[in-house]
Amino acid sequence: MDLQHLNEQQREAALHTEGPLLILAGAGSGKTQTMTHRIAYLIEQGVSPYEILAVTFTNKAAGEMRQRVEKLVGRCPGMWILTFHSMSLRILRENYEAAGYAKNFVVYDTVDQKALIKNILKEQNIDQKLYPIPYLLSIISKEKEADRGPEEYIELEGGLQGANIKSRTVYQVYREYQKQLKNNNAMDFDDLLRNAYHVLRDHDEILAAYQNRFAYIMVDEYQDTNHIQYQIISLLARARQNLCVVGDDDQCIYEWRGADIRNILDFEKDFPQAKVIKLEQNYRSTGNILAAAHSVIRNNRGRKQKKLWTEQEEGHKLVYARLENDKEEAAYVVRQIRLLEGAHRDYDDFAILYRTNAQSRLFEDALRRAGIPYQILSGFSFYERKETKDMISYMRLVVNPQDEMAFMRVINEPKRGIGEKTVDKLRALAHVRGQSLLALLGDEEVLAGLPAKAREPVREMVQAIELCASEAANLTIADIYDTLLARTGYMKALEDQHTTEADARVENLLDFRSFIYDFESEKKAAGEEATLAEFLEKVATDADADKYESESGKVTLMTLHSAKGLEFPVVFMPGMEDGLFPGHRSLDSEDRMEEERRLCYVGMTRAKERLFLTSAEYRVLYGQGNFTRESAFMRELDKSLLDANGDTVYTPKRRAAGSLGVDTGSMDGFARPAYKPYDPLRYAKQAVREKAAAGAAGDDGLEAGDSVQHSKFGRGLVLETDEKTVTVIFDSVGRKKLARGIAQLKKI
DNA sequence: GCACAAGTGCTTTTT
DNA sequence: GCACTTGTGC
Repeated sequence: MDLQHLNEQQREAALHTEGPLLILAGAGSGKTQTMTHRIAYLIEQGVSPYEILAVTFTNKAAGEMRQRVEKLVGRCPGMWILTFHSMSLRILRENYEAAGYAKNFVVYDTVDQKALIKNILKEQNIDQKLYPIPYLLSIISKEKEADRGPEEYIELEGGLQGANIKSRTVYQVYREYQKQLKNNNAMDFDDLLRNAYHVLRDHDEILAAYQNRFAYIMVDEYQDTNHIQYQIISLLARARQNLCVVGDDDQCIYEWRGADIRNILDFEKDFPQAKVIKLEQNYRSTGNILAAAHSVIRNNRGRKQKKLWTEQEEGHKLVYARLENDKEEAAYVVRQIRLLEGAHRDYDDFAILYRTNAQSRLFEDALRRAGIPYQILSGFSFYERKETKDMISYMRLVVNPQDEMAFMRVINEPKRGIGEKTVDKLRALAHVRGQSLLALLGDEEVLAGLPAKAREPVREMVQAIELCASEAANLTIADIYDTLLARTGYMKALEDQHTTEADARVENLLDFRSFIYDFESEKKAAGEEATLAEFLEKVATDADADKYESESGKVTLMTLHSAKGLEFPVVFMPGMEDGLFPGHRSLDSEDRMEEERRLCYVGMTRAKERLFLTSAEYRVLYGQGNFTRESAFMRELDKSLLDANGDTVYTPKRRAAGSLGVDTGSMDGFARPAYKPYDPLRYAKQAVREKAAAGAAGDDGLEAGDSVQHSKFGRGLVLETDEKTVTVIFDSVGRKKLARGIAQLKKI
């Protein structure tokens, strides 16, 4: 392994393979480079990839790391490079019995969690005003992160007798919540970690097997681990002590969701023989940018002493501009982008990093007006869109009929005339009979008890799901999706609306189909079978599927949080105002101020060459205009690093004459992205329509002797047919009996 | 059961 | 200012 181009500390870290190791890696210090080389070095030393476990926080980081390692040493299919959650999921899939779950358990996301709590509050007659759902969920999540179940919780609150009414209610909800999750054969994200931890902790033979396997363990972004994640890692690493954790306490920005900065601060206490290596040379930013970032972060008390340095020159000074109002601020940023773009920069060199998503709008408007292409990263992925979630629920029911949340989500979507009352009745009956809701509605008697107009649509929906379940082995995921979309009436209901909104949803659903199709194609290309269960797993644990890919030729807009790990030549940080950044809820707490300060540090250190900070004297927030005060971080920042020209308020008039230049207008007529005449979704639309038609007609005109093409099995010959089925002998898999109307069979 | 009107309350975001 | 939730009348 060629470690020559690593610096001394990086090399030391890569070579230190035995025993616990803490790498304190400052921003831009070549952390990933060091980690990937370390893994590659291990493999070169004869360690099997199979014995290596590397844990990251996002799927994206995991994917990137694997890619870079494999570039160095070739493909390593047996190596586990994954997120904490997917690792836990994998352990649980391999040991679901030890966890006390049935095989096809599903993962509930936040939306499901909320729905479940809502049901419980209703069932138990608890007032949502007194016990808001987010409040309950945050307690439950915190308890689980601390590895406390409902019993441990109430114990700590003084026991059932001693606890106050509030804690008793929380206990009641928590207990019921866990019970219902279990009944639905479902886990939430916290359960994933906690159950995996328990399986390892309580089953020596299982733990020993993983300990035995993973001779070398690495954890990235260690500063963002929570208690349970720490416990899992401790268990796995206990036997061999070959644990390498990498992180930067200055970049811990997720305390609000359970990250425990003490894990990194106390690593040396937990592992007394630990070696500590600091990576302090920064390869990203100019001297001025680093100095400015440091002048802010040094105000934090609880941090490990380290200071980044660079061999790069000082570079430009930072620019700070205080504008008249928020609109002017956006205009100013756009003007700067134009000016710099005129000086040989591409639009993808620029990033606008703000504190809250709500700030993006003004920038979008200004950029659009200027004809500057941009891409925006909102936290909203297409998995979270209503229509996508609905379809995922249908697919989940195909895999796990016990999934009550999924069922309740779609039983009346599209509208089938099933209301709240009916759902309550059905649930009660299902619980009494110990049946799933789906099985219950397969019962003709139950069906007859429904309101007349609901009967047929519900029957068809149940049939569609059951058909997909029984035929799952013969269908591609896209087939199943199309079938559900067509046979549940979901697509039709949207298409019949003829509103722009409904049309957009249809587009999204077809988009989602392309996504499914891509997933299958990729799997197939890798020579693997793609199952619906696997796909749902991906969907559940991979929330950032459509997140940042640096798109060429576009300015990037995103929150400071999402920017972590990225870098840009030119960074704008607008909204440097008290109450916005730091946020108003942080102003009265020193801990929260420190986290905001770290966020500021993260933002500033994204910049390679130029950094612009701006604020507005007057800003409209929550529909209310207010005069603002400059951010505490601006007050902390070393003023000598600021460009003197920037420290002014630019009114429109002064701007025209000012040193920052005039709008030239030369960028007008900039080509906006044209509408593509080609519709990439054309084929998808057609496929759904065909399935709907097949469902309606029930006859595909196939006869014995016909040659056919199947979407999953390829070419085949029809042996016999009857009303409901077609028996085909395929070149690839031999004889198959397929359901008529849903199997994608084309006569050739 | 459903459509529409009024009311609320608000960072950040991964899995 | 807006999106999402809850309440009201048909």
